[in-house]
Amino acid sequence: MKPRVEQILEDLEQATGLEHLQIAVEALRDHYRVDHVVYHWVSSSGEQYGCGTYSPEWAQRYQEQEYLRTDPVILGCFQRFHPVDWKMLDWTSRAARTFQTDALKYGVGNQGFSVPIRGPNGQFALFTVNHNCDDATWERFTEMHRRSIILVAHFCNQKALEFEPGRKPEPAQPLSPREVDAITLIAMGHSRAQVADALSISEHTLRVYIESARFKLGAANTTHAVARAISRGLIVV
Amino acid sequence: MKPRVEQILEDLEQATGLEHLQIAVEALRDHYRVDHVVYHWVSSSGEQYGCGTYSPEWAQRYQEQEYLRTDPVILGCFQRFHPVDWKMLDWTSRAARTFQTDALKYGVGNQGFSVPIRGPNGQFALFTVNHNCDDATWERFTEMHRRSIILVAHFCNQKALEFEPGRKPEPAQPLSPREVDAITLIAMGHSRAQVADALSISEHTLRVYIESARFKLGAANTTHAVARAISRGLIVV
DNA sequence: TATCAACTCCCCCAAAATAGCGAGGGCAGT
DNA sequence: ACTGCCCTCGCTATTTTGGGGGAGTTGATA
Repeated sequence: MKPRVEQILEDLEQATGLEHLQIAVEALRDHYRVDHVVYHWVSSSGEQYGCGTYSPEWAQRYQEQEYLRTDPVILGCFQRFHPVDWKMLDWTSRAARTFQTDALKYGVGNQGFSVPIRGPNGQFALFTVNHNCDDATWERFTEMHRRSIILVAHFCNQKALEFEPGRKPEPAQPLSPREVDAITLIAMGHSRAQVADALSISEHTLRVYIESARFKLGAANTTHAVARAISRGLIVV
Repeated sequence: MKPRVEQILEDLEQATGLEHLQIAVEALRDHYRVDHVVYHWVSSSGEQYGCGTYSPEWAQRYQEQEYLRTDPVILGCFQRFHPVDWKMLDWTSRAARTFQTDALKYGVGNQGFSVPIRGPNGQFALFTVNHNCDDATWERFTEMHRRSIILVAHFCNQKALEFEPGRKPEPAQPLSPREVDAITLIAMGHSRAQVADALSISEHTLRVYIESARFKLGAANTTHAVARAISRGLIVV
């Protein structure tokens, strides 16, 4: 007999639309016997998509309160490579705690395990399994299912991207080497004069690079360009 | 009886140094019965680390020729989310084909399957299984082992990072909610006037936030502060 | 050979950001 | 009650950026 997860993955393999992802997360919730399973995707351009078993009220609340910018799970996973237990995250800030109490009120469990997944242009997805139980129970659960959750996370992400229409808008126009140099040094806090000096070019030439990078990145100003370049992984600071 | 991969993963779990990674890739090669298994890591600052079963001659050649900038596997995976069969890559450019013929001469197989893995600050790792066989055989192989390879790739990466010295995450001093708002909107490309308007505060108050954020982040100017805030995952753009 | 992308340099001027002084009220922890 | 942090507001002068022109050299690719 085939394990349940295998079956879910195979069904997902056949999926033809985002609605199947919703079916999959629900099936996964039942399989893992947890309160919630959620897939959440954020592109560098700000678009996002989520599907999961949280109540519509919580989803709406999340949107309204712009919890995306507060949520310690998002912020914490954003800095990590690897799957993380929610207990490992930083819940000490005030914003985090108000978020936490609010979440609990809306039926979000106290335990969670989230898998961050990153794409080539700063796309960022999060696959979360959430439950309400004590630490020991959760420890046993994660120990047992961690590996399958990681796999499932990647499959969900793969499928979500296949169906996502916003996949082609700007096919990651790369920056030229000089543009990368310029934007990188600017991002490190130097002024145009300093950067021009460091690169041994005239300040005007430097400006041309910054402008062309800004154009390629669809940025309104230098700061915006730096933000986008970092988000998309085009430069490293 | 435990599957071989499980055993390898468990051994890797106990690993205490990079040498265990080398042992693991060799064990994986034997398990999968393929010609090569390679793990390769590139940081944004240009450092890189690799371990695998390619011949030392090929590794040296790769370095000397700076194939990192030519290798269609690297270039292709850099733009993708998901594991990819080498056949899916673009081998049409002249540089790619010279690379290919050169690789074959050094014992690299014609078939390959690579898993890209990305980190929060532009870190990029590649886990590759390589073999010499016909398309049908390879098709069957990837079909059978794809999932376990993905898992193994992530475990190898996790371990590699644990042993990597340059991994001290700065104790990011958190920003206040208003500072987060301010820096976020600035990072989105708005001018101070626009942001002040959006937050319904005077432009001067906004400036205070930006300055205090800049101070907390140890940034020389606004752009630098935005760059740091994004790199440290304090804001989401 | 033609074309295109990248790289380099120059002018001027308006707009925006930064630096330097301030000030006061609210809220939480000690 | 005190201390520290967060939020809010004002002014002036200087520095830095941004937008508008234009022009010439490479090197790779078609």
